[in-house]
Amino acid sequence: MGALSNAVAILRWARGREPDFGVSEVALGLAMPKSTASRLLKDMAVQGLLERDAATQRYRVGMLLLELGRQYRAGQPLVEAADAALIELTRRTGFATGISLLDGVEIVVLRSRPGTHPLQVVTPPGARSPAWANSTGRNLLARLPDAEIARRFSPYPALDRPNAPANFGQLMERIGRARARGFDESDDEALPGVAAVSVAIADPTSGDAMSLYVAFSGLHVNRQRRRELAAMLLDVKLRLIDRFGEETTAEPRRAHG
Amino acid sequence: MGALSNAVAILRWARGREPDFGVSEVALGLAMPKSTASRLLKDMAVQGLLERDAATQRYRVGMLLLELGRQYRAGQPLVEAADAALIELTRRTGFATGISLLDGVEIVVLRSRPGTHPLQVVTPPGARSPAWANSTGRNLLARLPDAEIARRFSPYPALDRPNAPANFGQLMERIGRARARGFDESDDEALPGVAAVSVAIADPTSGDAMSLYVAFSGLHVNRQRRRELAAMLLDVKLRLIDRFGEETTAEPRRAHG
DNA sequence: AACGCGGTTCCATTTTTCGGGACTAACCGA
DNA sequence: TCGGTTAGTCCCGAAAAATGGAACCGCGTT
Repeated sequence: MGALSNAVAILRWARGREPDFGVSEVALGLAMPKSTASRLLKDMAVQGLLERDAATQRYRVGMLLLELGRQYRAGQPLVEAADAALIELTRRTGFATGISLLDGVEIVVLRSRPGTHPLQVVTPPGARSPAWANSTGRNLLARLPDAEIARRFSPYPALDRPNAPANFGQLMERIGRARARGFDESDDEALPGVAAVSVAIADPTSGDAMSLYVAFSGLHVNRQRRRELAAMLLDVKLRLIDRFGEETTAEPRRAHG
Repeated sequence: MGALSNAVAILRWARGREPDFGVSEVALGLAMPKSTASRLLKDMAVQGLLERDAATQRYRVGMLLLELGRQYRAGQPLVEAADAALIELTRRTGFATGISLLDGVEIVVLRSRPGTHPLQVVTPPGARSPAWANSTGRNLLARLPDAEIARRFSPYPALDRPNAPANFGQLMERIGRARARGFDESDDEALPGVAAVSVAIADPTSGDAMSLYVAFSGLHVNRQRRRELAAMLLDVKLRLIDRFGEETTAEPRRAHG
């Protein structure tokens, strides 16, 4: 307990839910006395973590969090350089590009921009997606030792998308291909109709890995063009490695001893 | 005091500063005992508000905040519709577009995307900028009663940018023009070399105002083209009003009594 | 007018938080 | 190798804040 942990519990609960919520909803959702929820939500709003719609009396995430969210990994040289290269790639090709990170068995979008070709879905920074049903995610998983991958995927999560790997064997097969080729592609997996190619790269000092992707409509981009895009991404990666150094071992956490 | 308000104080302090920070830095910056800072930072990291670089032992904003930041005003129909219209505008014209909000005498970017024309600066969501030195900001200020504007701008903030209004009189003159024309433009004001046109629109139910902008290089876009862009923005606004209704009175906060 | 619903306030009790100071680890220059 | 400095952690009694059950409020409904 403690006010801080309760506040964070509220934030976590709110994440991914409907964008606004009331006192009772929170109290019910977190099995918390109404009085506690009321007081805490009010405090959080006073502090700026939340704001309150004057009309509906409902709470929503506050502007402070928008500002802080933007700071996440901002200023890391590799991130900024990669992002700049991807913006340039979008300019040249017209396709949507972005950077995403691995978190458990999901990926989180760090940076993104829409392309000029019509692509229905815009995946904004902060959005989550299943890592196993995503070229981006598999690329990041590919950097982990097999044992670690196995650990994360037991049990194997259910996801009703025909093109996504449906079991651990299929996933490892896709990961194997990604390891062999240095990039991965996906088509109509987690996001219907959306296809992507991506490469993974890691900061040699911190070891943090990220995946750079190009996304497009699966219907309008042929095999040949996808290969070209993969080549461009690999080129971006090479130039980044040239500038920032390569990361050899794929240790996500510090090596001990 | 209380853990929550201290935690938020740390977040506010961190906002806009260097992306990572240590215990002593925070303790010094917030005049807080080292022990409190140490304990609190650790707690915040455990909760996920912050994360800690294993190598440098320094703290930085956590992924949770990235995810929450994205939720800010997400799902509000007017915001999403406006953003979609602006993405389309970027597709058609190649210029950077975005949405920003007024906060005191500053604006905060809510949504943005780079254009395909080279424009040096990308102003990402969450970024702040002086409202008075910005077409976007003046448009939003223009919606307030003059008395409220006067209150916010006494004293008039210093800003060393030649093209920005240098005193309250100049600001009101620019705001007057914005009110008359229904849009505003800026060129080489807060952001060197960057020019923009923008229109303001408000949600008729909540009264929240936002400004839609198109940004471009001041050197490469002539007067005529700027007028065309302004017309396009006004058209977007009209279509949004058509769909969501107009907001007549410009009351940002609740009217009392 | 009674009821349900969402929200707030009160206040005694319990639980955290607070923070000075001692402590440890790493680093640096002599 | 030593002393000094800097960064961060830990301990623990005192003090302050969080908690939550119950009463209460206002509103729209039955």
